[in-house]
Amino acid sequence: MEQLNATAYVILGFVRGEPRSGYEIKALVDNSTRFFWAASYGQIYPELKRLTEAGLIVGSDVPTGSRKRTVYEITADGEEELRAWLRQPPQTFEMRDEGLLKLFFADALPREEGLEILRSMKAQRLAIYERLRAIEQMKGELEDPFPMIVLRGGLEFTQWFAQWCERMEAQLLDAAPEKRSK
Amino acid sequence: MEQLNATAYVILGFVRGEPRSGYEIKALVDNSTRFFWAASYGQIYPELKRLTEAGLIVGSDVPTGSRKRTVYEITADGEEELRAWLRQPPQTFEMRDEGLLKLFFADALPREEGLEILRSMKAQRLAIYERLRAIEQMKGELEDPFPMIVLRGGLEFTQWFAQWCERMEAQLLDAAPEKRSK
DNA sequence: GTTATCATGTAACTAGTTACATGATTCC
DNA sequence: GGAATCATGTAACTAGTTACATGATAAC
Repeated sequence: MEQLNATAYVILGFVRGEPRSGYEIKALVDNSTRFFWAASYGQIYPELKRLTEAGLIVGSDVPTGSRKRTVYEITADGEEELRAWLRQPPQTFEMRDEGLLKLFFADALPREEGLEILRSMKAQRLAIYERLRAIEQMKGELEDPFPMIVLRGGLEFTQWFAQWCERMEAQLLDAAPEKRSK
Repeated sequence: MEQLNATAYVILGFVRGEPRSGYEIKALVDNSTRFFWAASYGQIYPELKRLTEAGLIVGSDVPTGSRKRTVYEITADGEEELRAWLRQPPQTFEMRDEGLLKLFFADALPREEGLEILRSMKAQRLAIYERLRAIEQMKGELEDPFPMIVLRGGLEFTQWFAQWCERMEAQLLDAAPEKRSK
C-alpha cells in the first residue's frame, strides 16, 4: 500500500467511531488540527472519493429532508492504513511557519519595523491562544486523552511563544539601539 | 505587484548583500530556514528565473574554471518587494507539523504504541536540537541580530518541546493505565 | 423574508516534491 | 582513479488553495 497524503489521514482519523460528512470533517479540522494541519473543501471532497475507491472508507446517504448528505465511516482496511501511518515516525523536520520566516529576514527592515514583526507575532499568538481556549471550553473533557494533550500542549506552546516574543523584543531594545552597521 | 510565494521571498532574503548561486541558496536554506521553511532545487531554479524576469534579482556569470555558475543579486525593486512582504503580518494561522498530527490521532493505537509516538517526537526534537547547536557553532556571531534570535529561539523551543513530550509521557503513564473505554 | 448555516462539489490554479540527467572540480 | 562536492537544470507529479456555483434548511 502506497503512502497517502496527510489530508487523507486526517480524514481517516476523523471518521473513526462516528460517521461524518465532508462538511463535518471540515468543521472538525477548523476546530482542532487546523493549527498544525489545515484542510480545504477542495481537498476534502476529492479525497473522500479517492478513499472510498480505495476501500478505506464507505459512504452512506443520510439526507436531512431533501438536502442530500453523505456520511463516511472507516473500514477495517482504513483503520489498518491509519495505524500503519501512525507507527512510522514523522518523516519531515519542517515546522512550517510564515512568521518565523519573516522574522528571520527582518534585518531587511529598519530596526523599529523589525520589532514590529515580533509584536505582530506576539499578537497573533495571543489571538490563537484565545481561540484555543474557546475550543478547550467547547470540548469539555474528551474521553480520548491524546487529542486533549495536543490541545493543552497547543495552549502551553502558544503562551510560551508569546512570552518569547516579548523577551526578544526587550532584548533587542536593550542591545545598542543603533548598532546597525553597513 | 502581486504577492509572490514564500520561496521567492526566501531567495530575495538570501541574495541581499552578497551575490549567491542557486546551489548556495539551497545550502543556506538547509542550514537555517529549513526548520520552518524548506526549499528544493526544483523550486529554487525556476524561481530564480521568474525573479530575474520580474526584475527583482539580476544574475551574472561567474564560472569556476569551466564549470558554469550564475550568481544573483537583489535589485532595488527586489528589496522593495521583500520589505513590502515583511511589513504585512503573517497571513496563516497554521504551523504545519506532521508529528503533532500523528499524536492527535494516537488514540487509534493501543496506549503503549501511542506513547511511542511521543517518544519518537522527543527523539526527533533532540536530534534537531543537536543540528541547531552545530549550526549555531558554525555561525559564530552573525552581525545581523534577527537571524540569530530566530536560531536561538529555535534552540529554546526545541528544548521546550522535548521536555513537553517527556512531561506528557509521564502524565499519560500516571493516568489510569487502562482507563481506555469503548 | 432574509440571513446564517448546512451541504456538496469542481475548475483553474499555484506551490512544492521527487527523481533523474549531466558534467566539472576537489580531496583523498 | 574514485568519492564527495559543486553546480544547474527539467519533467512528471502530488498536494493544496481559491474562487465559484448551487441549493436546502434553520433561526431570527
